[in-house]
Amino acid sequence: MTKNKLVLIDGNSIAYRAFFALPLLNNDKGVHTNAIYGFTMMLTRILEDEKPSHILVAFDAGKTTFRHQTFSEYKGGRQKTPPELSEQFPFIRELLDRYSISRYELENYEADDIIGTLSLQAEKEGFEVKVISGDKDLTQLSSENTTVAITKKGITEIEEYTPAHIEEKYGITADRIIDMKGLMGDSSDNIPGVPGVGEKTALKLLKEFGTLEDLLKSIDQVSGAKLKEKLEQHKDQAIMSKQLATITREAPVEVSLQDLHYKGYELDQVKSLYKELGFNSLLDKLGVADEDAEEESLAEISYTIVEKIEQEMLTDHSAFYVEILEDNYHYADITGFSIVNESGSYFISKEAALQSELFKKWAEDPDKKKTVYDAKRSEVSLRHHGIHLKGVDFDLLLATYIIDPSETIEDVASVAKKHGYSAIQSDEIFYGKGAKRKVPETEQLAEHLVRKALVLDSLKNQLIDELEENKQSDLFYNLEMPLSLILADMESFGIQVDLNRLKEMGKEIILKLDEIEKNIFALAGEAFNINSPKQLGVILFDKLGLPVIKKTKTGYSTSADVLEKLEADHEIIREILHYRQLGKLQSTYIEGLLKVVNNESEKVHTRFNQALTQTGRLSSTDPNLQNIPIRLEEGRKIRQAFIPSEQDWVIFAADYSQIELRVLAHIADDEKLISAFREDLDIHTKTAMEVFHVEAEDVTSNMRRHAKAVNFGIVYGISDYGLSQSLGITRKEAGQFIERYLESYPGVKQYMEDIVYDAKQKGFVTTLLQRRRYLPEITSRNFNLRSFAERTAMNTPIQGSAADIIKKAMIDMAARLEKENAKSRLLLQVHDELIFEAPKDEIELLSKIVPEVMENTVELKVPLKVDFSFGPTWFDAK
DNA sequence: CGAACCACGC
DNA sequence: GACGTACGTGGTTCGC
Repeated sequence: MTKNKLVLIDGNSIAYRAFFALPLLNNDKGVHTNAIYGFTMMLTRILEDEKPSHILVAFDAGKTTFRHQTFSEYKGGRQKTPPELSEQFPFIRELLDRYSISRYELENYEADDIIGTLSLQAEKEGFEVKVISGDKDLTQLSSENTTVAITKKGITEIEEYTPAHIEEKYGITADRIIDMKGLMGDSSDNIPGVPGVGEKTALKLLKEFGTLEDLLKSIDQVSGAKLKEKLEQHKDQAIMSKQLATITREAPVEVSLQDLHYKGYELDQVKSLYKELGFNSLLDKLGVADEDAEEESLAEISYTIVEKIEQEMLTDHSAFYVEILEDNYHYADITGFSIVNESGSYFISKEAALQSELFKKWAEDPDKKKTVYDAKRSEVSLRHHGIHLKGVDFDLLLATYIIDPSETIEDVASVAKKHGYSAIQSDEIFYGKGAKRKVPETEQLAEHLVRKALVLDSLKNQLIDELEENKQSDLFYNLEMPLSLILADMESFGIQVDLNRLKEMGKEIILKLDEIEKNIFALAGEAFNINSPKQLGVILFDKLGLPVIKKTKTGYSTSADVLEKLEADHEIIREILHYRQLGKLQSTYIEGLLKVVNNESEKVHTRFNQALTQTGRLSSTDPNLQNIPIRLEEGRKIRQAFIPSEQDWVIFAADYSQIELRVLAHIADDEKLISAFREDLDIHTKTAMEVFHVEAEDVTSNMRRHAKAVNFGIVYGISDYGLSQSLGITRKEAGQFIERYLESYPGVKQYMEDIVYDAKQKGFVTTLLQRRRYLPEITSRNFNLRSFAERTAMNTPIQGSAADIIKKAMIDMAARLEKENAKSRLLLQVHDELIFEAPKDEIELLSKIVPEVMENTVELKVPLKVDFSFGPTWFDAK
C-alpha cells in the first residue's frame, strides 16, 4: 500500500504571494483575478506534482487570535489588506469547492496553527506531510515526515525545507527556528525579539549555546558587552517572542484526517468557473480547449475550389493568402492559395495557380492590389516559382505588430481572435502539432485557407483605422511595408559561405578541444561531461572543493562570471573557460552554420523576423547572422567564411557610431551631450570627465571603462544591479555612478523623469517614427514589475528610434543603389550596421553614398556618424 | 519534448 | 526592504 500523503496549504499566505507576484489582471467583468489566477496555478501544480491522498487549505479566521492575549500588539502596524485582494477571496473559496478540496478556518487561531495541529496528527498516523506557504515561519514544522515548501520568487518557484536543508542553510536544527525568531523577532508580525539582534547574530548564539533558554542561562558567557547587555535587558521579551512565533500543535480543530481525503474533482465544475473567470490558458491545460473548438462549429462559409482560373476572379482589390506549412519558407513548398474579393471566395491549389498565366500576370501586376498576411513570406516563396508578387497594399502581420508589438502573433487565427473574429481555427488545431501534423483533404484545406483570406478581408479596414488613430500609418506604409520587400531581397539572395574555410576551422578546433579535454580530465582526475553544468559543478565544487560563489535553482552555477572569479584558485578553470569558448564556436558557428548552408549555392539564407521584438529591432534565425562572433579574435575568424558571391567583389560594412547615445542626445535635448557629439568627442572619455570631474588628460583607462559601462547601461536600460554585475562593483556604487551620470547630463535626467511620467499617463511610449510599446505594468504596485517597466520606458524610445533610423536608411539605400544603377547589394543588417557586397569598382561609390545616405536619413540635433570598411571577407571588413 | 543552463551579438 | 533585473537565437543536457 502506498503511503498516505497530506498536503496542507496556507491559503492566506499563498493568496498574498500570488497577488503581489502577478500584475493586477482583470477579467472581462472587471473583477481582479491575479490572486485567484496565481492561487489556481499553484494549486493545480501541487495536485499534479504531489498527488496527495489528503489535502486541506487553511485560512486565518478573524482579526484577533489567542496570541493577542499574550501580546496585544501582535501583527500590529500591518497594512490593511488591499481591497483588490479582499474581493478575490470569495472566488478562491469557490475555487476550492469546485475542486472538492476541504478548506478550514478556526476562530482565535491562525492558519499556521491549523496546519501545525493537523501535521502533527498526520505524522503520528504515519502520513507523509507537505506544507505549502509563503511564510518562512512555517519551516519550524519541518521534520522527518514533514517537508515545508516556501514560495521563493513569484509563485511558481519553491524552496523545500527538510531538516537537512535547514541545517545546511542555517546551521541549526529545525526545532531551533523558533529560538531564532525569539531572538531576531519578525517585523511583519510585529514580534519584537531582541533589539540589535538579526539573523546572523541569532544563528551565531544558537550554534554556540543551544536553545534560547540555554542561552539566557549563560548570558555571562556571551562575548561582547553590548550584546550581553541587550540580552539581559530583553530576556523576557525574547521568551515572549519565541512563544508568539511558536505554532501550536494542539489547536482545537474539528476536522479529522479522514475528512481531508481527496477524491478528485468534477471537470465540469472547474471548467465552468474557469470560463466565468476568463482563465483561458488554464482551460487549455484541462484539455478542454480542443474539445471545445471541435464542438463549437464554425459558421458556414461558401467558396469555390478553383480548377481553372478565370479573369473575373482576379479583381482590382483582393485578399490573397499564400499557405506554406513549414516555418522556413526558403525551403518549404507552397501548400495552396486562397483569394477573397467582391467576385467570390476561392481556393486555388498550388498546381492550378502556378500553371496559370493569368495568375502570374495578376500576382505581378502592381495595380492589382492585394491584402496579405506576411508579404515577405509570400513573396519569397512565390519567387521560387518565378513569380514576383507586386501590388501588396496591406500586410496584416505587420499592421498587427505595429499596433502592438507585445501581442504574440502565431498565425492568422491568433490575429483574428484578438480582434474579436472567431470564425477560424488555429493552425495548430487544424493541422495538428508535432508528429501528428498533416495536411487534410483538399475540401477541408480549401475551407481553412479561404477562412484565412476572409479574415484578411474583414480585418483590413479596422486595422487601417487603428493605424490612423495611432498616427502610425506613415510608419506602416512608408517604413515597415517597403522594408519587408527589401528584406525579402536580402534573404532570397543569401550570403556566400566559404565551406572549405569553415570545415578547416572546424578541424582545427576539434584538435584543440581534444587537447583541452585531456588536460581537464587530468586536472580533475577523472573523465566527465564538461558540457554538463551539473557534472562540472560536482567536479569543481565537491571534488576539487572550490568555493561556491553562486547557486542556480538546480545546483551550482558554473557561468563564465563565476568561473572567472575562480581562475586564480585552480588551473582547471582557465581550461574550462577555453573549452567552453571553443565548444561554442564549434557547435553553434561551425556545425550550426554548416547545417544550414544550401548545398547547391553554398549560401546561407537567414530569415529576418520583422514582427517580433518589443523595441522594433529585427531578429534573425536559421541561421542567426546577427550574433556572429567579433569580440574575441578566435571567434572573429568565423567571419572569414563569409565571402562575396562573385569573383573580385568585396564585403563592405558600414556601422553607425554611437547611434543610441546620439538618439538620446536628440530626444533628451541635453545640451552637454549634444555639444559633445557636435564636437565629435570620444563619448566615453567625455562621460568620464563629467562623472569624475577631471580633465581629458586625467581620465584613466579605468575611469573610461566605468563611463563606458554606464553609457552602455543607459542605452540598454539596465538597473544598478545590472551595472554592478558588469563592472564587478557593489550595487550601491553602481547606483552612485548612475546618479552622477544623471547629474552630469541634466537634460538626460529630465528626460528620464518625463518619459516615465508620460508613460504612466498614456500607458505607452513612442519612438521617433511613432513606434509604440505599451507598458501596463508601469502602474503596478509590484516593485519589480514597475521598475522594469520604468526602465523600459526610458530605454525603448532610445533603442526603438535607433531601429527606426536604420530601417529607414535601408529603404533610402535601396533607392539610392537603384538610382546609381549599382550592382552592389545589401546583404545583412545587424542592428546598427549594414553589410553589403560590392564589385571592386564600386567601392569608391559606396564609400561615398553609404555614409551619405545613412547619415542623412533623418535629421537630428546631433550629426549621425557612419564608419565603414571593406575587404575580401566579412572578417576583413573591420 | 520542454525546462534549465550557458554563451554569442547589439 | 522586497524583488530580480536590456533584447534576441541557439546549443547541450537532462528528466519525463
